[in-house]
Amino acid sequence: MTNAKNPLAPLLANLEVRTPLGEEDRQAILALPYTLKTLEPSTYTVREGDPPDRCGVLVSGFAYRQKLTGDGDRQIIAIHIPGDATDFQNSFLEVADHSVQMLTRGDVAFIPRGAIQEIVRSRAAIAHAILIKILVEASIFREWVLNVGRRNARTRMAHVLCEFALRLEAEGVAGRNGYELPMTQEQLADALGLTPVHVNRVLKGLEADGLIKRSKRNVSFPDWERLRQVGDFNQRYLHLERQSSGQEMRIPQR
Amino acid sequence: MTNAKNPLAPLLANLEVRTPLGEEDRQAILALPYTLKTLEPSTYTVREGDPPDRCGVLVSGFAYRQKLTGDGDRQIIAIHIPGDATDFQNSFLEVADHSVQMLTRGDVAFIPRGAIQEIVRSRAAIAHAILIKILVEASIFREWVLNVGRRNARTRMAHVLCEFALRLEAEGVAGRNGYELPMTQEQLADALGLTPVHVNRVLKGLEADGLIKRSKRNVSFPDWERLRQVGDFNQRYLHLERQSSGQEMRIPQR
DNA sequence: CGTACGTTTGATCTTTCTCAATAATGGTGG
DNA sequence: CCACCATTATTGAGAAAGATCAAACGTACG
Repeated sequence: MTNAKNPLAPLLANLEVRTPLGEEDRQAILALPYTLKTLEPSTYTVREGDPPDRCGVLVSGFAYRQKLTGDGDRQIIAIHIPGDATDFQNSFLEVADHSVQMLTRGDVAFIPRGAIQEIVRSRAAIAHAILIKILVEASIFREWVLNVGRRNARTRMAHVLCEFALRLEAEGVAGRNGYELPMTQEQLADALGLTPVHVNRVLKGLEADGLIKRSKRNVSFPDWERLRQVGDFNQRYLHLERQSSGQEMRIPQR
Repeated sequence: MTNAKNPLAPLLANLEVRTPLGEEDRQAILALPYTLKTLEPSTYTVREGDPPDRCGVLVSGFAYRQKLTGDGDRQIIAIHIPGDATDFQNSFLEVADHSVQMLTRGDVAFIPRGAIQEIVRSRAAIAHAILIKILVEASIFREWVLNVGRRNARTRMAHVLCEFALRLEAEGVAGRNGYELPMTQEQLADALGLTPVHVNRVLKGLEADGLIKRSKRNVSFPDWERLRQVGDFNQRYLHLERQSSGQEMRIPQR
């Protein structure tokens, strides 16, 4: 594998979590043009209102999507982990409707918008893989609407902790034992629609009940199953099973 | 226009709001196979957990997406208006991660999953139009996360009232003067992450302040601009401007 | 004209927010 | 390595938005 160091390898791995690709398609992805940049925390990848001309791919590090209310209150809409592309939407829409910022320091490969459009046009399997990625992201948004709209603070928190665990696991970065969570309690609050003070209390509560352990930014889960229950977490919305290529017949159900 | 009565005409109009199509593509859409059914309120179009095999198109009537918590609390994730397709996601994912139900009585044209996949494969412009639709829907989900996560009850309510107005207007069904809102206060509550009681109070508050007028299910807006402000509403996320085809060069910005 | 569903209202309770202060922690320059 | 500064985390006390409970009131329609 001469590709081990290709900065786009994480993107390829990311897409192949759900939609395995053929060798030609894999090479096509790894051959995409890009500009690599190391970005500091809170640097913008996309800014709301900008006409987007490129798509960022997280080679390393974490990022988040956010929107602001008129009063300046922030809501974090999604967290992105290494391998995620942050701007597929922006490769097809005319204006960014929200911003993406780095959560940690990290390397981002910027692929020109035109190159994304071109590969989608010329390679059906890749178009399909990207579409699936977009649809799964939308599914996560839906779950977040539910999470923020209908669950209490403790459940909400447990739920996102579970979500991150499974997403990191799928990416092979970490797992449901625990991981390094690179978010401040304030950021967590903005992701959950809570205040930092309350996030702190909820975290302490979960810890007191033996559902999580914390040291610095590291969280671990002594009893995954119980956490899953407390978080009302069902992984279906992550669509982690392999998706059919869309070319093949579905097996008739009975 | 011999197509005036084609049940798929609303779908075509819906897609062409953002992505005008050529004559061949238009005919291809109108020629899609479908089964037409009249559904009563609360009938399911898709059910969470089902392996989806078709895509519903609202010919007339309204529908909503919903998810439930483990406790049975409901969150409405989106409202769909005539012309909307309710299941593009399901044409590409293996399992429905949420349910769609009729809000009102209405006619739904069910298009087989395979036909959607086929038209997307064979007609680039249609694939593009559907992709844009999917992306705009995702954008609306993001706005809802913000709405439910960071805005107070009154602002939340005003915001969705504005959103519906503009979406109905784009579809040519109604406008920002007012419209028939076919939702009970309980459904509104489930869409906003509130209780029905509080929704009632918020509505009365908005009415008392002259921001809305109500009679039965009809709402009208005596002062759109003020409602817009109260609702912290900025239509950018609806992406109502025409989208470029993705084939053409973007005009350089300055 | 009675039943079911939706709306409205009042009274009270809870979760979460706000405000304010104190304690850790991490990184920096010397 | 140490003192210092800026974040971030933690804690307490009081306030508020919205939830809950309970009941009455409308209205559509069979």
